[in-house]
This record gives sequence, structure tokens and C-alpha cells, in this order.
Amino acid sequence: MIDFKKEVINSILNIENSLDQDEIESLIEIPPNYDMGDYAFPCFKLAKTFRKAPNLIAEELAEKIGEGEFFERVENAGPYLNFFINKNKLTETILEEIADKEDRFGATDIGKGRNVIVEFSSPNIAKPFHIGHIRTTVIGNSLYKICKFLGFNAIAINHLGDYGTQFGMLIAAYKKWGDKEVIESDPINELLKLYVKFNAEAEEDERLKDEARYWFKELENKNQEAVDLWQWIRDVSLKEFNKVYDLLNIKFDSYAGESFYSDKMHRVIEELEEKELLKESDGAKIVDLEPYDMPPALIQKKDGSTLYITRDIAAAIYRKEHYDFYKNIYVVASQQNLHFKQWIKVIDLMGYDWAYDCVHVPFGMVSLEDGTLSTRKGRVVFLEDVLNKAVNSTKKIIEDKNPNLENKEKIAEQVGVGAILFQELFNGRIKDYVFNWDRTLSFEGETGPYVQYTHARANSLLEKGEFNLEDKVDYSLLKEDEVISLIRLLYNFPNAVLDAFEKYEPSFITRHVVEIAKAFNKFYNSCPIMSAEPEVKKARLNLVYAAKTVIKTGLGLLGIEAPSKM
RNA sequence: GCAUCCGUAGCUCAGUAGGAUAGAGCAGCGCCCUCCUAAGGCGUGUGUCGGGGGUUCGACUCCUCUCGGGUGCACCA
Repeated sequence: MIDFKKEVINSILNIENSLDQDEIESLIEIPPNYDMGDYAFPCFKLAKTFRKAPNLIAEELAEKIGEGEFFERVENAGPYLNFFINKNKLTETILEEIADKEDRFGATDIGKGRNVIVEFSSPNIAKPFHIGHIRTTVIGNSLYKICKFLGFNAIAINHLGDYGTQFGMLIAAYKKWGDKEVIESDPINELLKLYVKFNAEAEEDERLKDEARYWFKELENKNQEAVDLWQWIRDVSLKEFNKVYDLLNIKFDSYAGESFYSDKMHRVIEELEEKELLKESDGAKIVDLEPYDMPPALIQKKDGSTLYITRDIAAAIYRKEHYDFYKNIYVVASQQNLHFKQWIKVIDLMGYDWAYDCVHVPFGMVSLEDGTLSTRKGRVVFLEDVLNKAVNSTKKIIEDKNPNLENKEKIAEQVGVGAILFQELFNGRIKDYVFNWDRTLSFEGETGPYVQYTHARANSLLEKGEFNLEDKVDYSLLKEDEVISLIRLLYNFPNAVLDAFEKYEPSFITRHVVEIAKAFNKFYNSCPIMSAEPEVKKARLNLVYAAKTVIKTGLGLLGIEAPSKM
């Protein structure tokens, strides 16, 4: 595929050598609208070296460059040097590229031979999966797919919260009041009830807390009864979680969670001792981070047990040894910014040069209209309910608009779930938001169903028009403004994917896919396809095919399916 | 108190490592289905870009102060 930006750089480089390639590249921008050109080179910076007004410089450069193979016009508008792409070339290069690469259009091999870990979702065992977990799950899954698409060997890790004193409580509670059958009928809710009851009674009776500590200790000591119960609780919980993961079409490569690292912690402590990083403080062991303007990292409690931060350090070291990662990405809420800064600094202080290959990808908080989420206070929205409601609303819409659709159930699921995913991935990660049913269930405008609908429309055109990818196309027949706008967006798709990866921001793809869908719908409304002249029809169908392909790929990177009818 | 993030149209948000007139969707109003899926398209209004100062040829974007909100700051994860 022709790289027009590179051609802009080359044509400037040919006549002007006071700037190098990288400098030129960083100056090139895209004009506010395409009437002004496809690329612009502002000449302000050259004004100093030439001691001449920027608009004069732009004028001279425009004259010298003139037109050429890749640009039909190069002209100045004041101090800007504007390049107008040769539209035939653009159309030809992009449509041929997409026809050739199909669903691999935009894919790269920049990640070849490199392992990237994406840790995401990571729910706590025996607790419900609620709306607060959706962002890590959905953003993480998308980053995982993006990494794969760019050629990395991506590893999805679900760092389950499957250890700690809470398990002592659960085991103790189960032994007191638990009923195996009841729990298996509705594991998460029944386990949660036990957990809540235990906490309530422990308020009254201190001895219960001792029992919980006792059972956790026994679990650590590999007492068979405790281990069996723990395993069972973990299994039934995971089975529940998998219902949601199946609905979302998410798969993990590893479920190594907190328990997995329980025996890898004291090695970390020894190593910290050896490297003389540990300090005693109030009976606990800490790494002093004051020189780095951070509160100390608490590594070991005064009772000798370890903490979250110790586990993350152990996990990072284990992962480096086991996977030799290029990047180790954590999709975890922004509340934990400090925590990540701290432990990554500790890894750095330990002398590991890969410390900053560990990256925290934070995201903002979800709250409800009446306050923050709180399972115990009943302020909670379950993820499964959200997905089910979305699917049900979709079913109603299908009954209303397209009752004869085949496979209604399946499509309602794809569209309903897609709507939720899309919404979650539409705004910048870092934004907080308040959950709201009306907004969640509205499927008009810039939404998942809008994009999916566009895809289905395109697909139906291809079917009706008996599109054949092998047909020769006269690209010069594609020249309307609506066509060119769509083509430009298709051309920029690979860049959007790359940006999304570099900034760990799937919303770049979401936004881009919406833009493609909008441009497609404009094109659809202004350029008839079926009734066009045969050659024009062929060319337009080729564009429809390209748009459809890219939309599908884009949605795929977000973890969203693209049904061919809806 | 210290740290950090956010503050753009009535609402929800974009604004691409400072650049040419600040954009979408929703909500409102008005059009378009004898014609390729109307979950669509077209038209229409709105802005002290929280506020002050500074850097720059040029600031929504960078620096500084300030106001408002979120989050985090030792034995939970």
C-alpha cells in the first residue's frame, strides 16, 4: 500500500535539506478539512532559518514541488504547504490492499517473537461479578486482541482473587451453616450470603475471627479438608464466572491468581533482605520510598504475613522468568495508581531493568446514581443482568423491525452484548461515569448496534449485488466526495489500531469504526448501487466490501461480533 | 494536609505528542421509505474550552496560581 505521508516527506526532502526526515514527519499534520488538502506542512519553523515570512516559504516550496505521481496538487494557503492526494491512486491502493489482506488488513508483525501479558478482569472468588468489573474485563480483552493482531504473542491472565483471610471466613462459615446442594444451585449468591452472615456475626463474637484465621492458616498448611473446600469453592465460582465470559466471548490463557503466588512470596522477601531494601517500621517490614516522594511499600505485616504488594512483586518476577515478557500490562482501576507506582519502583530498586516494561493501564470508576457500588449495601448492578436486559431489549426491537429474521436469538445476543461492549469502549478509559439504564439500553446514534447495522446493510448489498472479489474494477469510477471520505477513513484504519496499542486505548478503534460507519451510511444514501451502471456498480460494491471488511475487523478487535443480518 | 486525575454545547463525550473557522451523539424542531434493511439519511440552534496570569509567530492543548469534583495515602485487596 502506498504510504502517502512518506511521499509527502520525500517530496519535501528532495528540495529542502535543512530538516531531517523525523523533523518533517513530526511537523506534518492533517488540515481541519479536506478542501484544504490531505496533508499539510506548516512553514513557521523554517521562517527562522530562512529569515523569511512563512507564507513566502510555503509559496516557494509549492512551486518547486509542483504536482507529481502521488499528488494532484501541491499549493500553499498562507504559511501552510498543502498536499492533495491523487484520488485514483488512493482508491486503487487501499481497495487492492483490503481485497488482498481481507480480515488481516491493518495487521502487522511488529510483535513477532515478543510476549505480551495482559492481566485483566481478575474478580474475587465467591463474590458477584458486577458492573464495576466490566471495564477491566472489556478493555483488557480488547487490548489482548489488539496485541495479537499486531503480531505479539499475547497472554491473557485472569489474576483471580482466590486467596487470603476471606477464604478462612468462607471455610469457617461453610462448616457452620453451609449446605453443599444449596450452594451448588446458586454458588455466588449463596457463598455471598455465608460471607455476609459471617461478617455480621463476627461483629458480635470475636471468636469467629479467630476461627477464620485458623482456617486460613490451615489452608496455607495444606490441611486436606481446607484445601478441598477451597478448591470446591473456587471451582463453583469459576463456573459461574465462565457464564459471563462465554456470553462476552472471552477466553483466558491462565487463571493463575493470588493463590498461585502464595508459595513464591518468601523468596521475594529474602531477595529484598539480601539487597538491603527492607526496613523495620512499627514491627512491619517496608521498603522506604521517601526519596521518590511516595509512601513506604508495606511488604510484610508485623504478624509475618504478606500483602497485596508482595504478591504483585512475586507475580511480576515469576512472569518475567516464565514468559520473558516484552510488556506486562495490568488493566486495573485508577484507584490503584499509587500501588502500581510503588511496586514497580521496588522492582526497579531490586535492579531489574525490565521494571518499566510493567505497565499499569488505569481506568475510571463506575458509580450508581445513588452512590458508589456496594455489594453489602445492596447498591449493585450485576453484569449478567445488564447483558440479559440488553439482549432482551434487542429481541423486542427485532420483533418490531425485522420479525422474519432467522436466528433471532443468536443475533439478539450478538447485538445486545455488542451494545454494552461498545459503550464501554467508546469513551476514554480514564473517565469516571455513572451507570444509567436508559443510556445503557439506547441503541441509536453512535452505538454498537448502529455500527453492526451498517455492517449488515453492507453485507446485504454484497449478497444482492452478487459481488465477486475477483472482478476487475475501474477505480476511476469512484470519485464522489462521499466515496473519498469513506476511503480516507479506511486508509487510516491501520493507524488507528497502532495508536490504540501505543496508548493502550481501545476507544481509538471504537471511534474510528463509528466514523467509518457514518461515512458508509452517507455514501449509501447518496450513491445508488444496485441501479447504477454495471461498471459503476462493480466499483461501488468493491468499496462496500472494503468498508464491510474493515468494520468487521474493527469490531472484532473490540471483542464485538458483526452479524451479517439484523 | 500531601499526591494524582478530571472540568469543552441543556445532557454524554471527541478534539490525533501547540497550528489554519472548537466538533459528534443524545435531547428539541422540521424534512426523506411506489427506490439497495428508516437500528438509516438530510436540515436547524447553542460555547467566557472552570477562572486569573505566563511561555509562543500561534494555547482547548505547555508552565504557574486559583476554584470545583473524583481517587489514593501502613499492616484489606
